[in-house]
Amino acid sequence: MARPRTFDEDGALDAAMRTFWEKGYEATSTQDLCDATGLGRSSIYNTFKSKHDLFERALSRYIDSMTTSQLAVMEDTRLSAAERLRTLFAMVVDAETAHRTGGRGPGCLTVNTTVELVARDPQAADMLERDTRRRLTALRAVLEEGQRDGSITSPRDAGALARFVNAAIAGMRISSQGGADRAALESIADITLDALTG
Amino acid sequence: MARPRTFDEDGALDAAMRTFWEKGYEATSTQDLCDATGLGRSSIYNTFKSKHDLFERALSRYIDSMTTSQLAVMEDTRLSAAERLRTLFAMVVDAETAHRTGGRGPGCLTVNTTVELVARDPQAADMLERDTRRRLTALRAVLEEGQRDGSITSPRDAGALARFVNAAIAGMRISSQGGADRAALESIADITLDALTG
DNA sequence: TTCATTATGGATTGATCAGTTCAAAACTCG
DNA sequence: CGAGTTTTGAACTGATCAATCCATAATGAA
Repeated sequence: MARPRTFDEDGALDAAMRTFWEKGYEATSTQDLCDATGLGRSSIYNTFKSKHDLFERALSRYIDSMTTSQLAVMEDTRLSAAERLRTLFAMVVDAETAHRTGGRGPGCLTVNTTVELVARDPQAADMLERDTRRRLTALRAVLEEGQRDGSITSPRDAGALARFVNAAIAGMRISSQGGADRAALESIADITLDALTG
Repeated sequence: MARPRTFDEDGALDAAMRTFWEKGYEATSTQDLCDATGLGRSSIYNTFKSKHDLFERALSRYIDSMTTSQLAVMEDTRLSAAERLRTLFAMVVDAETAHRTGGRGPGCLTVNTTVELVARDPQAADMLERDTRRRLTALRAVLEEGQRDGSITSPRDAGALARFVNAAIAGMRISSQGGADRAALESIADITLDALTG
């Protein structure tokens, strides 16, 4: 019936996501998005309503893939609660040290967007808030389970421990952007676990 | 010899700092800076070489005032090491909850700049790196002292503990921007101290 | 007062911004 | 093949960006 697309929408979304991730929303121009995706402006604006719409979809994709893989670990019943958290931290350390070109990496798009946009972009704030709730809920469940099975010895409220773990992960990501190397991140993770098991 | 200035340079710097703090570097236009300082473009460009130069001076001012007041606490010999850290965390909680208008606050300019600019602004990266070193050095000294006086019971390397505390503070600031309230931040601080004293 | 010097406001620069328009190209279906 | 529909590339739009220019105002020193 009509001319078909010659590009993969998900591929374009991935390329856009990486660009927003590396440069941030404001610093990414539509030309940058054309370059990164290999598409012309018409194709981008024909497929996505606007730069902001494209950003929302890229952020959604990032959040989905990130949180999905993290929740999978949290719900892995083969491991004790403490082991799951250890695995979660290892994933964070790996992610932070993997994406590095040269000295530093781009950190985490969720954290970056919280800093850059949460105060003046209601849609982004909403997505981030929903994701935070989801992550905190899963963390709390794991921590409660750990308190029952004895692998988490801290008597603190599991909800408070969940917020602590979530903050620790964000702190590791900021530290990574600030130049901390793998060993430094690993020791931060170890000490974070001390608070739960020590 | 010549016409004198009718404005206070430090006041202008403060106003610019607040604007960069709230909106970030990229999202702050030179017009925003004129509005915030009450100055005309000519006065700004006559006093500061460029938007970037003004930003550097604003960031330097922020770092100076922030780190100076924090180091003062760290070196307060009237308090035990653990008490100093408790005070430090209280300062962070207060700062995060004080600057709030409505729901969220602007976080911390140091963390915000790390996220936004450290990857592509060598001068900013340099200032932040220097500040991080200074803060880590002071933290390590406090933690070593605590290990000697017994108020810090963790046997971990003091340098690693310093990086952990630094990451925890950054994590609290991100959590605050993400919507965490005062009680949540306080409990994160408490649990962070568990890792050092538990 | 007069001269030298700096501060200031407003107009202006060229570049870049996000987004639109339009004609030509490319495809499907009849 | 040809009608109908969508994609695509390139030119283009008005707005805004950081930064400059210039004429005028305001000051201190002589």
